[in-house]
Amino acid sequence: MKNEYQSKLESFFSGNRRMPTYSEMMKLFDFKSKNAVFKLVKKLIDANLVAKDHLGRLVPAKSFGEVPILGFVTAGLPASAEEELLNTVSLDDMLIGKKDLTYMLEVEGDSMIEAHIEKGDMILVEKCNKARDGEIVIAEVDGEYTMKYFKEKNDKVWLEPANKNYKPIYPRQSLNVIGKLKAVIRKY
Amino acid sequence: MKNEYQSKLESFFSGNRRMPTYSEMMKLFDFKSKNAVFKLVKKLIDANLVAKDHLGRLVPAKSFGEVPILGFVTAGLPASAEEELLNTVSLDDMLIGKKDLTYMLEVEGDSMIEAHIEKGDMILVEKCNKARDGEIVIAEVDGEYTMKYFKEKNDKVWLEPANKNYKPIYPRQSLNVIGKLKAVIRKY
DNA sequence: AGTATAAGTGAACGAACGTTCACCTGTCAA
DNA sequence: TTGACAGGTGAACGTTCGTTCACTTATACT
Repeated sequence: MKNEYQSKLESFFSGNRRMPTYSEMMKLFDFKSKNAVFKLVKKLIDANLVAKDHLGRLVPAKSFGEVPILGFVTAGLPASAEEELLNTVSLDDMLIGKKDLTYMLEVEGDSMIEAHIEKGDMILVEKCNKARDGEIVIAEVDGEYTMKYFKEKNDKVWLEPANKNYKPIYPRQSLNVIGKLKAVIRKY
Repeated sequence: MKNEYQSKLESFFSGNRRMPTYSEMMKLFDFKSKNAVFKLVKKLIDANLVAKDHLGRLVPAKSFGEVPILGFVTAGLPASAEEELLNTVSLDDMLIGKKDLTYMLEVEGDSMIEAHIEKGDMILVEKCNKARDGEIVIAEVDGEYTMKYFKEKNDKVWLEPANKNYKPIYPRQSLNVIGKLKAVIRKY
């Protein structure tokens, strides 16, 4: 499935943020004729490794920057054997809904540790100014910013940490939701 | 910093996986002359919102698909005010080292719960066949696949869960490391 | 009002692109 | 040996791209 040509195209694409022209592919694949490229591209298209625009321009296949999803981990890898009938995802598409409203923060402190969010984790936050009971939010309370569970009951609104060593925060004056937690990312 | 034009370009790029031609930008920006586009592009280049190849072809600025990093969360957002002097990352670049060797799995069970990896989390695994003491690995022991801490001492090799309800696994016959845990991703 | 400066129109042009054509290998089967 | 076919070469062609030129319209400042 994945051949030499596609790897070269992928690395060209990720390095240059665009597909190569036929002339560039001549160098890339070590051909001496553009027509050789032309015929090769036809095959790649048939194999769904690349595609063409409505304008006839070459564009990367959907799966270009994507990561295969192989299954569940305790269930084991599917025979580790051939990874064919699987899905792929682009991490960006998977994690980012409204791009303009999304940003990343690094977690400090351990107030959300029981939600399995620890110091050093990166979080993706989507800006918004309201939340529902039980969601994890970034909020500004009485002038300070913090990440907590958002709680709401009988018109009362407060924040709760996920750590029994900390106490709930009942806003004296103001509680402004800045954004919702959309994802946690931990690098090893 | 971020204007109408860049948003349109970004959405065109993420939709079409390439930059628009000048003719397409005419429609996109509602111009009636290619030269209007030409002048506009010049400005976008000066502002570093897009760039040009060594071949004179338009390519997206590096920050195109990227997410801004605003700081730490307990420290609060930097004045929420203007988000200028910050970094941005592409999630793919941030998380994926060796693309061909990376895949994704969904976590089942709670054997790594004390490492704050819970059921339903997605993990990024990079294939490799050895690991160092203390790293989290996907391994095959006596025919079964599992995610655990890899332990090694005095030429002995075994796996340890991050959950005191489970016991370490001492391989009867074989212990093959399949890959290392590179990242944990949890969606909300 | 007058005049710079910026921004848009419309037509033209050379260059480079993707495509096509004709031809030249190798390789494998009949 | 012959024929068919896939794969590569080299040259040619029409299209469309990015760019340029000359001109017009809007905005702002004196």
